[in-house]
Amino acid sequence: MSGTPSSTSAVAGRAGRPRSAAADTAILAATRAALVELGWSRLTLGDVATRAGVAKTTLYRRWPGKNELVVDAVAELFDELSLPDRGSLAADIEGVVLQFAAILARPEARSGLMAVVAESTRDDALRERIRASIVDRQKRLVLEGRARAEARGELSSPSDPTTAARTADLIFDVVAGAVVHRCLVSAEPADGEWVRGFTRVLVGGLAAATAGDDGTRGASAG
Amino acid sequence: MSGTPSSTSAVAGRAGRPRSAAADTAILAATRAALVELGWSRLTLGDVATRAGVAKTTLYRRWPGKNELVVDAVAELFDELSLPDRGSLAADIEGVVLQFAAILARPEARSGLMAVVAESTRDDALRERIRASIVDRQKRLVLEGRARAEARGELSSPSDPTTAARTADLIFDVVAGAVVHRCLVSAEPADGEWVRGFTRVLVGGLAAATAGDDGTRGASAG
Amino acid sequence: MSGTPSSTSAVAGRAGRPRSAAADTAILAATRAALVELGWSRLTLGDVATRAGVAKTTLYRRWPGKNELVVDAVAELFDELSLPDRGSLAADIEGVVLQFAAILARPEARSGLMAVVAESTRDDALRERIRASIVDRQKRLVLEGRARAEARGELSSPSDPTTAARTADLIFDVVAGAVVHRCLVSAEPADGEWVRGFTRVLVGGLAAATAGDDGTRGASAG
Amino acid sequence: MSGTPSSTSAVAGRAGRPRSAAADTAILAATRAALVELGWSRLTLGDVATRAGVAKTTLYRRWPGKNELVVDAVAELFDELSLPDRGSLAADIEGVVLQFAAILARPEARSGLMAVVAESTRDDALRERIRASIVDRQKRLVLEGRARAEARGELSSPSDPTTAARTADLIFDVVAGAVVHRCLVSAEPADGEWVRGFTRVLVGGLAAATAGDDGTRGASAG
DNA sequence: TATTAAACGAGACGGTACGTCTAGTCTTCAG
DNA sequence: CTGAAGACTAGACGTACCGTCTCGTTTAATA
Repeated sequence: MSGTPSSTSAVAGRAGRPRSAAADTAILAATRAALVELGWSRLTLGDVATRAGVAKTTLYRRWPGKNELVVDAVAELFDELSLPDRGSLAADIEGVVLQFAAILARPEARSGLMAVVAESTRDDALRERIRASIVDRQKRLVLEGRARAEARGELSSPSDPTTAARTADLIFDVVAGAVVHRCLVSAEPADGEWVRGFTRVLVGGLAAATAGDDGTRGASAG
Repeated sequence: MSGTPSSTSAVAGRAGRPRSAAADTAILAATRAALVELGWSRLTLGDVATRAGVAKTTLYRRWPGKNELVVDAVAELFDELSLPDRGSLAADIEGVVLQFAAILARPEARSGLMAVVAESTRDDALRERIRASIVDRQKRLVLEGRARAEARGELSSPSDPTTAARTADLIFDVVAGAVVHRCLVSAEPADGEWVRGFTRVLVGGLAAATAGDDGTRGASAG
Repeated sequence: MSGTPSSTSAVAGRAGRPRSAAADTAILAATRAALVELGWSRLTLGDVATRAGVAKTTLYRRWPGKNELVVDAVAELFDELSLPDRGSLAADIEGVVLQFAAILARPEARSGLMAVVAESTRDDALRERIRASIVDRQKRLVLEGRARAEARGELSSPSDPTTAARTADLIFDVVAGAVVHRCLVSAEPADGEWVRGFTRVLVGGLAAATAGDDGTRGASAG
Repeated sequence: MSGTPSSTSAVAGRAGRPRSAAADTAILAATRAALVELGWSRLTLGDVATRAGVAKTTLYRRWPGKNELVVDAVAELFDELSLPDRGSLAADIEGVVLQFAAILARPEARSGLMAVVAESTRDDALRERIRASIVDRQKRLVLEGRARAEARGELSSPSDPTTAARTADLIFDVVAGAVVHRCLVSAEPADGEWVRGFTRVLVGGLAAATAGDDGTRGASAG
């Protein structure tokens, strides 16, 4: 689970009172509740501990600080993303984009996600935690979607694995980046109309790029 | 100028000592220096004031808080973006995306930009300030690029103004979002190779979407 | 007048706009009003200036600081003390003590007086200002009272001037000190009963001390 | 002890870390040191905390503000007053007055005492604190001195308790007031000569007043 | 009458201290 | 040893005044 805080002394724990498993759950839930009410910058660990009915020491024993706690609290939100088969690549993309936008409409995600990304620009360990808990975890959706499109014959198999990986990363950057920008920066709703327009550009671009895999870039745009 | 902090009583200012213009410049420069050294979360206004050789009150007289100050300090960074004519739409896009990526590689932009976006999710006034100082300000690049592409005959003129505006917003979301996600979340370099791949998808997608302007979505992606 | 603030450049002033005499009056009145409302420690010179309808610079041009301003504002209060002839030394003392107590019951005196005395323990110039504006100024009451008592035959003339001066100082310390302590420290009313008791001790003590002027101290107390 | 700052939650405190007893001592000593160096008005709680090697929060947890802290710091100084038996009422009084004057010669007492008295004119709680910690605490000296004088036959027992209490208060006002006025306002030394003169007046006055207890006031002064 | 020099209001300036808040650690007692 | 409670050090917060300064504007005595 993405929310597992720290394995230190929790695994081998032989002697003494064992750690309360309920505390973890309560703390993460309290963190999300505090994010909703206060946002990231006014969220304090003392307040989270109080909401969770837990002492501050208990919290600090499990998470090194506010950033890591918020990453874990937010990561759980993205685990509910899924990719139901809607019959076509475009429809699949539209579906997952709408789900993603729905999560980003929730205040606990809005507040927390960008803040930890901002913090991660100066904290490599935090960036790794975000990548492991959120980004890489959801990249499965891209891979699954492509596999499904290939099975349908909508896309041809990539010529080599390196290109395939690069393309998957690119798609993820485009999809996640565009949706986040639409929702948080432009602050406009990522509604059906916008999602259709976006998907049309993306799917069209992928087809064009895949077709021009030989390097004659730009030709398809003429 | 994007850095003009507050117009209150500074314009009509007849009576009393006028505000020092040098202070504004020094404060914004000090803010960027502090962002480089400390990042957003460890940046303090007291420290910025000290660096700028200015009293804290002088700073608070001009900006209501850390967020607004950082927005203004970062906004100036993006004013150096330009769109030199490189001969084709794809080349123009690649050029501006590389410039954008270069700015996002600078620590004062990395630290500050995402943090204020995060804060803006709970502060409408701040979001408006970001939009006015950064987002809308740079949207000129999209409009200019499209006009140039139309002049070259690479793109057809949009059928109606509303569609044109929607498309421009979409392009901005995709470009800005993807580059930001690549640089800050994926934390991979937006180098020439990545930019070429991204541009191929975008230009191809635009062509396909423009072609299918009649609403038969997905057709061009089949 | 005790409230004349500073003679610097006000006397010889040939050229230039002369200082407003109304400002002095307004400032001292505003100071007393602020003492009543806020007390010494919360009184600020900016507020006094505002109340007086005067700029801060105007105030600082006349007084070096809060302490000196308050001394002058309070000193005026004590100028209303007088020593009407009530027929006997005891009655005269009772009269002036009651007047003194009445002034100390007014909040502008209570707040200001002890505060500047406290400050004067670390500021010799301030102590001199207090002595000149308040203490020595009111010592006239002691001298006048003794002269009257001698005229009545209640007290014998002092054997030599030095002893006379010492006794006058002692009386002033005892009277002023006791009344201040009663009113401000004990915070009990210096009403008729208390004043009668105090006067009886003082007059009795003076008679005994004068009688035993030969140095056989303690004899009269046996 | 007079220096006990706040009993809140410190007594019953079962749970949680107990308050450091050493901190109290260090803070009061640091306060006196700061009074000596800086005086009351330039004393800051931040500086006191630094001197005491303690965080500001620790200080504010124990005392509500500067006034209360100074009262407690000064109160300890007066606990060293004592009334050794010198054989006669006059000698006893001279002894304690000299001790009192010696304390008032110390800068930590000079600065602090009058300042808190000044503040107490606008703060009833502070006045009560002063009365409890300093005034009433030292009134024992008056009572003890009178008892001793009665035992010696120097004074007759008071006719009723109310009169006795009133007289004790009056003596305290006269003694404390006169010495304070001599030391702080007149700023002259309360040396042996002054003390002898003062004592002669006081003892003589007491004898006269006690003799005329029947109400024929003023008779003894004629 | 015109000049001139100081006083005036307004308010920005560099500072200092305020009293509060939060971070993250430490110390006690209870289970 | 875990956990609740809460005191601890450290330091930033945003505000309030300090006393100084820099403006543009009176205002009287001088020339």
